[in-house]
Amino acid sequence: MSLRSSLHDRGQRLTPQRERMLGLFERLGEGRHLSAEEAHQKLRDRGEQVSLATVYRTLRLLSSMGLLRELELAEGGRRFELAGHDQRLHHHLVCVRCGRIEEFESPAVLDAAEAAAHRHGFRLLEGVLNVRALCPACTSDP
Amino acid sequence: MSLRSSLHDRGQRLTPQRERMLGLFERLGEGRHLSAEEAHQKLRDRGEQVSLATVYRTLRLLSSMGLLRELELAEGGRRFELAGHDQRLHHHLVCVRCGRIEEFESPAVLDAAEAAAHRHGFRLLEGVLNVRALCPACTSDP
DNA sequence: GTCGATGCAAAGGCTTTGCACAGCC
DNA sequence: GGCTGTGCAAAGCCTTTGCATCGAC
Repeated sequence: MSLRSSLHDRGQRLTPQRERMLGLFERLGEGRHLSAEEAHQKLRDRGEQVSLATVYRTLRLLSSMGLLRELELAEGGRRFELAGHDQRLHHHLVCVRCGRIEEFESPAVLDAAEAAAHRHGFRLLEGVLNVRALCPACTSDP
Repeated sequence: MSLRSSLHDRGQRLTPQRERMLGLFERLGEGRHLSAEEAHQKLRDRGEQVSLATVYRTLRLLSSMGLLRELELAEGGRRFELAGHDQRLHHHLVCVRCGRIEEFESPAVLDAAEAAAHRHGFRLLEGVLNVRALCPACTSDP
């Protein structure tokens, strides 16, 4: 289930740009969250040319393929992370002030959210919650 | 603790526009969530003139005063709701497909989130979580 | 009368899109 | 070689801002 075959199944092509994009996230590992602009810059830093428009297009493509996951935060724009193959459940503590994102696992949060969703007939997506908070640095800072 | 005195404490003035904005949300009650554009349109429907720029400025002002609360969702742009005086804790099930928002209360979710935040030194904000999900209608729909 | 608030229009981010060319299969 | 993908620049959305005027206090 390589990138090439995944693309092929959808009638789409493997291009250097797509490889570079996915490679970027894989190199960073699972705990990192990048905006389109940051991804573009990081590729550029490595001398890998991908236009910003293509970065946007590819982020969307890889997300729709389930290889990346989009964090739905209003603060600091959209961010993307590698969608771990093991589907390990994790949540995000998002500092609304500096944008720092810390991951945590908490079956209790998920269970509670799932129960609530079920009561209302909703179906939970992907089990990733974003919890708005202030990080230690921003808490102490005025 | 009227709007007038709250504003006065901050050295700011009570204007018809600000009264209209807060009045709009109070009339709708606590379970409603409006975008800037929607708020502008609803005022317009009542013949209450407030420019869109002022709608944006006032939404920000009332939020900073704690009278409104901003929902931090990426989908469908920013939305605002009345911040209940009783500070009753509630969370949102947000349908990522149609934008429908359902409220629910769940001390368990909050407790679990709070515990996780504490472990990481974060301070939870306002205790409102937004849970991304699919509503019943969008679940059954292809 | 003063100083903050409003309205308008212009400017600003971020993201998407149209089009011609490039390059994967 | 056909047809998808890319790059570029332009267009789009949503939101903020500069500036002259208005009006709350």
